[in-house]
Amino acid sequence: MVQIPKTSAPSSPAQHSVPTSADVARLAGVSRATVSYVLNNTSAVRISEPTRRRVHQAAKELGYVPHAAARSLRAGHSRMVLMPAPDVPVGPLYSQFFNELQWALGRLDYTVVQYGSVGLQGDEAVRAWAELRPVAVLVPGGGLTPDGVAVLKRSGARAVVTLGPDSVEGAHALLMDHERVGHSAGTHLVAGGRRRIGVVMPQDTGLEVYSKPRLEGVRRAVDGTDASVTELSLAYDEGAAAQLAARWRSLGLDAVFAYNDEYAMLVMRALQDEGIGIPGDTAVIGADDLMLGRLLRPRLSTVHLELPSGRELAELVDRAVREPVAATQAYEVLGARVVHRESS
Amino acid sequence: MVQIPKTSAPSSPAQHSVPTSADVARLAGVSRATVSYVLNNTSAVRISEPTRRRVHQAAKELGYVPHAAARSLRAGHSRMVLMPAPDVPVGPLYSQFFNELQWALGRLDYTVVQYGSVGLQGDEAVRAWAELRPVAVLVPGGGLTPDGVAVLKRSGARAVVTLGPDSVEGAHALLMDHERVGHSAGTHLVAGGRRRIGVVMPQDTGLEVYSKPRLEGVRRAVDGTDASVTELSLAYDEGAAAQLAARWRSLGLDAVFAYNDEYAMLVMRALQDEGIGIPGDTAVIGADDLMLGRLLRPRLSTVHLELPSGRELAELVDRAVREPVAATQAYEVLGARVVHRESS
DNA sequence: TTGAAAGCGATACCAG
DNA sequence: CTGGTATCGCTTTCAA
Repeated sequence: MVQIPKTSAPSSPAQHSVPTSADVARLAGVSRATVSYVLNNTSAVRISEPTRRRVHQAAKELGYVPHAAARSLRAGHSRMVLMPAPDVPVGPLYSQFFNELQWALGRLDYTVVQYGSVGLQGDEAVRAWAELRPVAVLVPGGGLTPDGVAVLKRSGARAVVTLGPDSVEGAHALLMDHERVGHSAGTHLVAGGRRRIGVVMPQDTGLEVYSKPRLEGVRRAVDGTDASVTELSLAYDEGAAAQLAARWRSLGLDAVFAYNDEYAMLVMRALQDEGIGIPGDTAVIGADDLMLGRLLRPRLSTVHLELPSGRELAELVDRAVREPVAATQAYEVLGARVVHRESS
Repeated sequence: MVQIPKTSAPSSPAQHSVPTSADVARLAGVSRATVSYVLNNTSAVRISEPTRRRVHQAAKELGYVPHAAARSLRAGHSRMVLMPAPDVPVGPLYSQFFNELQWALGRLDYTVVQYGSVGLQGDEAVRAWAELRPVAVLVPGGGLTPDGVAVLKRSGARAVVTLGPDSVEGAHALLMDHERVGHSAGTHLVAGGRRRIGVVMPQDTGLEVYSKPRLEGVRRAVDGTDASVTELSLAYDEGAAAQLAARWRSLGLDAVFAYNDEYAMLVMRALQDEGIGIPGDTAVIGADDLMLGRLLRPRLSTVHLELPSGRELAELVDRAVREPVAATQAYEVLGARVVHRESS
C-alpha cells in the first residue's frame, strides 16, 4: 500500500460520550419513558404534540441514535437474519441471488447481516453466530451439524435454513444438489456419442462443496453405459491448463466437463492452442451459464442453473419465524438444464 | 422455486427458553459472578479447579451461549467492524480484497459484519449502522457525508474509514481514484498513435461510481493532444454489443477503452464478428486484469489494479481504534499500470 | 398525559 | 476464593 499522507484535517470536536435516551429526556425536560414513546410512535399511549416536538428536537440536537443491543436485550428478540459470509470467492450467480434475498428480507423488515467467520471451525463458528441471537440463520454450503442447529435453536433462532447439498436434522433445507449439474452434463455428452469423459476439478479446496457433487453426477450419468470418467485436477491458471493440454492426446479423452464456464474457458483455450479441435476432437461443456460462454468461439455449451428466487426464500424465512412449525421441510430448489451451443 | 417437500422430520424438543448465565450458576451451585469469571478466564481472580469444572460442565449441559448484546451493553463497547454490504454485484477483485481484510481483522480479534442496507437512503443507512455501535466502520464507494461521519463518531465508532474516490471530513480515507485507471489506458492508447478513442460505459447505474472517474481519466489523458473521446453506453448484453459493433465504422473510432475486461471481451467479440480487425482497425484495452483477458485472442491489453492489502487496511483500522488520532489521514492506495498484450 | 421503577443478561467492583 | 450488587440503555407496565 503506497502511503502518501495527503490531508491532515483538524480533529473532530471533543468526544462527548454517546448520548442516551436519558440525555434526550433531560434536554427535553421529560422522562425517559416519554422519550421512548415519542421516538417509537407507541400507539398505546398518546403524547401531546408540543411534547413530541420537544423530544424530537432534543434527539436531533444531540444526534441521538438508539442502541440496538440495549433495545433487543430488553425486547428479548431481534429481527436480525444472519448469514455466514462466504469465505471463498463466489460467482456472480450467488451474488445476485444474495442481493435479491437481502432486498426481499429488507422489505419484510428484517436486517440481514453477513458474519465473517473466517478461521473459525465448525461448531465454534456456530457459537459465534448464536451469540448475536439472530432470529434466523441462513447457512449456505453444507457443514452445519445437527448439534449446530440445536445450539442455534436453543439460543433463540426461530428459523435455521440450510442451502446446500443435504438436509440437516432440525433445519429447513433448500437442497441444492449440484450432483444434478454433473448429471445433466454427463447425460448430454453420452447422448452425443462421447465415451471418454474428463471432468475438470478446481484445485481450490474451498470449491469442493460444489465440484465433488458435480463429479458424482457425471459418474452417475455414465453408469451403465460403456463410457468412462477421468478426474482432472486443475489450478485456475494458464500454465496449469497448458500442461494439461500438452498431455491431452495421451489421455485419449473425447469430451470434457469443466467445473464451470470459467474453467471451461481456460481449458478450451489451452486445447485450442494445442491444436485440438472443438468439438471435433473433444467436446467441451461448462456450467453456470455465464455470459462469457456465449462470447467464446465455438460458443460454449453449458449447464444453466436455476436458483430459488430471493423473494421466495425470504418468504420461507418469514413464515418459519412467525410460526416455527413442528416439522422442518426440505425443498429441492436447484434446477439444471443443458444449454447446447457449439462446443459439444 | 420448485417446491417438493421431501422430508418431514419430527419437531425439535420443547422450546426451553434460552439459558442464561444465571441458569448455569444455578445448575453449578455458584453465583453468576463466578460463572462469569470461569467462562471468561478472568485472570484477576482465581477460582478453584473443582468449581471451574462444575461451571463448565453446567454450561455445556445447558448449551449455554453468552449473549453478545448484553455483554457489549455492559462493556460499553464491542469489537465489531461494520461494512455496508455492496448492493451491486462486485467483481472477483473486490471479493478477494474483502476476504483478505476479513481474515486480517479476524486475526486482530475483530468481528466483521456486513450490513445489508438495501433500500436505505444515505444518512438513513448511516443511522442504522450507528445503532449497532460498531467500533469501526468501513465504507466503500463514496456517498458518505461529513454529517454521516459525525453521527457514527458520536455513536461511538472509534474509526471511520472510507474506501472511495474522495476523502470525507472526519474520516480516514483510502483514496481509490479510478480516474487513474482511465488515465493509464488513455495515455497508452494515445502513445500507440490512436486518436479517436471510444470509452465503453456500463449502463448499470450502480457502476457509475467507478465508470465515471475512469472516463474522466481518459479525458485527462487526451487533454492537450489532438485525440478525442467518445462515450459509449453499453448494456452487459450480446445484443447491445452487436448493435454497437454494427454502427462501429460510422463512429470512426480507432481505439476503445472498456470499463473492465468483461466489457472489453463483450465488445471485442462483437467487433470481431463484424469483421473489424483488432488491433489493426481498432485497439482494445480493458481494466482489472482478469484472467479471462489472457485467454482471449488477441490477448487483451488491460489496466492492472493494485489494491491495498487486507492486512494493511486491518492494521490501519486497528491503529485508528486504539488511538483515535487528532488528525484523520488520507492515503492514495490505488495503483494502476497498463499490461500491454496484443489487443492494443 | 406523564413519571417512577422493574428488568432484559452479563460484568466488575467490593465485601465477606 | 466466592457472592452480592450496581450498572450498561432501553421498553413497558403500573401509578399518579
